[in-house]
Amino acid sequence: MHPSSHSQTNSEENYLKIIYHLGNEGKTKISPTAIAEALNNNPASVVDMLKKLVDKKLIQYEKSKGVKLTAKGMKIALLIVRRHRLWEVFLLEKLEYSWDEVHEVAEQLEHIHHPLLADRLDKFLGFPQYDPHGDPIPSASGEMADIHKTILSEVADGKTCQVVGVKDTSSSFLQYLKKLDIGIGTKITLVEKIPFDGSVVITIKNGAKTTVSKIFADNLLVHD
Amino acid sequence: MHPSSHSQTNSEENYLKIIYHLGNEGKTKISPTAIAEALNNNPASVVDMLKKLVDKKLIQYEKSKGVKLTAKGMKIALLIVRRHRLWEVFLLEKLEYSWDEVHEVAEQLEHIHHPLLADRLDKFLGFPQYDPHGDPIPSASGEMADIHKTILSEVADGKTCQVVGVKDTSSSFLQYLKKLDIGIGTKITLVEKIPFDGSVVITIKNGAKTTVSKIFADNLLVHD
DNA sequence: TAATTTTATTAGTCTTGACTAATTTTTTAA
DNA sequence: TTAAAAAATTAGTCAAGACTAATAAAATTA
Repeated sequence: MHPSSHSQTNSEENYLKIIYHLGNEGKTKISPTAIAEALNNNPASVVDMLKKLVDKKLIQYEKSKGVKLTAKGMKIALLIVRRHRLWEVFLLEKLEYSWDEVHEVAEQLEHIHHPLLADRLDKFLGFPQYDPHGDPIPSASGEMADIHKTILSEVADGKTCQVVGVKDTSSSFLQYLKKLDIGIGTKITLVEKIPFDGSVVITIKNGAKTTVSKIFADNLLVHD
Repeated sequence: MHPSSHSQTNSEENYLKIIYHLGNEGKTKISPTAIAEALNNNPASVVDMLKKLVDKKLIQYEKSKGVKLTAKGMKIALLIVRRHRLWEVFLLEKLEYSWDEVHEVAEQLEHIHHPLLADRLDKFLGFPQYDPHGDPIPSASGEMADIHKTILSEVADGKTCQVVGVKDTSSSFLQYLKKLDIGIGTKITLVEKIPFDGSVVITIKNGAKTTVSKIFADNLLVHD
């Protein structure tokens, strides 16, 4: 491929992604050491790669002044995040993977390159807004839905919210969710909170009232 | 990962795959030069890699005596072929890719590693027997359906066959197929062949009779 | 069978992206 | 504000997997 090609190696993509995640969606400067820790790499290796990414105009970086993404780098980082999250939805919804398994496979799938792939997958999945961890999926143009992600126990009485993910991924919690017929996108109305122990009375999909514990409500991610 | 791990690099996997394909499903010995040509690599690079694969007990290889897969190498090669063909089916059937686009993306997807992935994808796709080019998909245990792949023009009069792929992948041919409502798995009965120009009278899905040209019939892959 | 051509192999080099060790710069604390 | 600690950088090394050039072995043909 031509040297001025826009394509990145897996390693470069992982650096861009981590700079995005660590740096407040790529807007704030971060240190080489932070990157090294996040990637489980040596700081010296990181400095080498940063130079390469500067050459490619994907990051801004001055010695001992920290790193942040350029507009070009941001675009690529968002595409990788998009691919990652779309694949997570695919694995969970279509291939019956569980919440805690999807990340590891998506780490590989996010590096598959093909101009049509992300958009076709997006369409196939019905243009999901959030991934299984409740994080928003960037659109093809790099826009993201606002996050109002919170936990069920913080929702106001009478409000209806939608499940976007879980904090606890233990199989006992996931099985309990299954039993209650709660999945991604399930609508839950918070009827009232019991002051005594923080238990929460809810209705699931406008069905009958159910009571769940505070521990439960602390581990269910929702947005309004 | 532990050095005695069973996992292969992408490059190693590509070598195993090519040794499988060139060597009569991996059973016959092939030369380093043949591999070099197929991978668009230098023969010297091939010899290096062959040594590595011998160390890993994935191939049999003696100097100037040719290469073939060991049982262990065969197992891995079949898994890669399985993954490749399953992803091709996915891309064609679920993501609306066309016959000629699927291969390139599947070349990347076949290298995604996860113990559950191939089997879950297989299940999701309904355990397809053939990929979009009419080639059989190895089962989880490495078995493959028999191939009786042929072209429509060679089917005997009166026989019913099933479309498994195309030879020509030009968009004009693919569009014509779409117009005739012919896709993978479509049942076609060969009514008669016209001696004059080799045109073929068929019924599609037991519908009305249609006549197609010899050129058409030479490019449609079917099996009985 | 000897000469020629083709194929295979070895030796040495290059790039990528890691690493360690040594050094310099920056930050923090005395 | 200087000493110590932490962070960043440089220099040099390594493994993987490609390459070229040179050589050896095998196959072909005169």
